[in-house]
Amino acid sequence: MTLTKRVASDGSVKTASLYLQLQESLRQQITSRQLAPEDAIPTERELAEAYNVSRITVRKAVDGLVYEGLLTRRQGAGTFVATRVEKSYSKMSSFTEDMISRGRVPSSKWLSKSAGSVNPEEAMTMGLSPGSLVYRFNRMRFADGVSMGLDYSTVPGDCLPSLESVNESLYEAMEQFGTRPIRALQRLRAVAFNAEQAGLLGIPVGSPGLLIERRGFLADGRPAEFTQSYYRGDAYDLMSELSYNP
Amino acid sequence: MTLTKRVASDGSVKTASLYLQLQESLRQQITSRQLAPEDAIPTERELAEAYNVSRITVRKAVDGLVYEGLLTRRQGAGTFVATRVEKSYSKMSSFTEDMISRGRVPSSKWLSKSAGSVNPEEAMTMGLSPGSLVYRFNRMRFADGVSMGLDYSTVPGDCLPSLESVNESLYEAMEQFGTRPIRALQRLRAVAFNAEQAGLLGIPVGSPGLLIERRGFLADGRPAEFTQSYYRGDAYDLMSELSYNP
DNA sequence: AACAGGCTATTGTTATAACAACCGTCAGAG
DNA sequence: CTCTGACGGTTGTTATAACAATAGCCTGTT
Repeated sequence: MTLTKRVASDGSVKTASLYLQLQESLRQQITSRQLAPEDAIPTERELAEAYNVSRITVRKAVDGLVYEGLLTRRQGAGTFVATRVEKSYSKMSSFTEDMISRGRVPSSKWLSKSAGSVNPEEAMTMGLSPGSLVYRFNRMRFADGVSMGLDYSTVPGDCLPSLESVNESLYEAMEQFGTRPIRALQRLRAVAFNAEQAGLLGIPVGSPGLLIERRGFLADGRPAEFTQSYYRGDAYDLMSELSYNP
Repeated sequence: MTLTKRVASDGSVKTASLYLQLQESLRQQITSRQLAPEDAIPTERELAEAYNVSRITVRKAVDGLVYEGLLTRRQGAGTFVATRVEKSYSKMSSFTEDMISRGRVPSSKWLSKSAGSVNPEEAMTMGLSPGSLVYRFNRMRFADGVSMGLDYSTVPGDCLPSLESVNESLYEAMEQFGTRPIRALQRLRAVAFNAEQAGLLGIPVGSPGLLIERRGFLADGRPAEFTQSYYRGDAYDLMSELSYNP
């Protein structure tokens, strides 16, 4: 198996560096589960021979995957596929996008769609005038057919053409209307599911849930969304990466 | 100016690698503002000559600082001190730092400190060999005198000089020892407090809690910390900012 | 005065090499 | 049967080296 090193005569098309190609090859093997969590990957010497590169090139490629959290190294023992890795939490995605990136099959069920006037809490949170038109969307979320949570979204009336413009996905409709939020503030805390919610989700009343309140904004700073998502504590978790800046 | 390479006869005290010493020297110059934001640092060749090491050693040291966000490189132009990074949720801070930034008065109570052998789950999570020495620190957290949560931390034995080196703050002790994690993967989910935990916190059994599992890493990728923090759902929340990258 | 090209200096990539430090396994001794 | 030590294999560190790719500055020409 060889990596390629090809530059077009006019220089307009370039092949990635050897170490980047090797990195991508390994990444594919990890994400497609050819290499399972906790498996040892081939040794540096074996990879160097297999791909016909030097050990230093292999190390540079593996360095990158270690940094991404996909691999973990132990001096003297080997290099192993890291246990479960999820996408970075700070990427702003919809439930659907989130589940797909986790290799799950997402689906949703509309609980209700309605138009009405903003309530005082929403008005404060979203910076709207009292009496403003808002659309409300309540959904139940599933992954692989199993209930995951409940979403209650409120969108200002001027961010959607109509209630009917939203079919499968709120973010898709907003994307088409040019009002998909590009920035959000999010607040997370643990809550207990009440009787109504627990009934919908098929879990005991009082079960722990993760409440994620999201306030989405347009590029010009206008609020475009307020969503409260309640996720089952036993079925949903968030991954994130932090860094220390002294 | 030379870096030292010194090993005690009994092997118990080791000098850091050349690249780590150079890294620390540069880090000090940056954080003490001897090198100001947007300044170019000496070239790789100049640093190699000044510290009497090879260019590859310089590159490895600078790699780490680039990764930490302290330096930024531009091919053909040079290496520059990065401008300050905005504070956000993704900033990796201790409970104390977090509370202070929220205008609260933090305090902690040690529940236990102990040394022992890593258990199988910790071994896998932290990439340690079975039987490795680890230090465990269990704490209860307060803000303004009110219980907020419980922390259970495990640190590899080689990341601290001793159990007694930790007084008020684990991160402070690690900072002094040069092993404070600079990057972390974090996983959040909602759980119910069990009887023991609820008793400690003075809340009803089964109350919802936010579990934050944090795996901290050193610049060279070695795991340095595994912490499970349980925060009361009614007293603690996390804020974050997301962005949408199409 | 502006633009283009050349040259020098910088970082990026890739190679070979040697040795240190750590890990795991196996064999031998008690 | 258990423990210890040796050995082979792994990753980590450091070095020298050559060339590619990018950036910036300076000089010459228009």
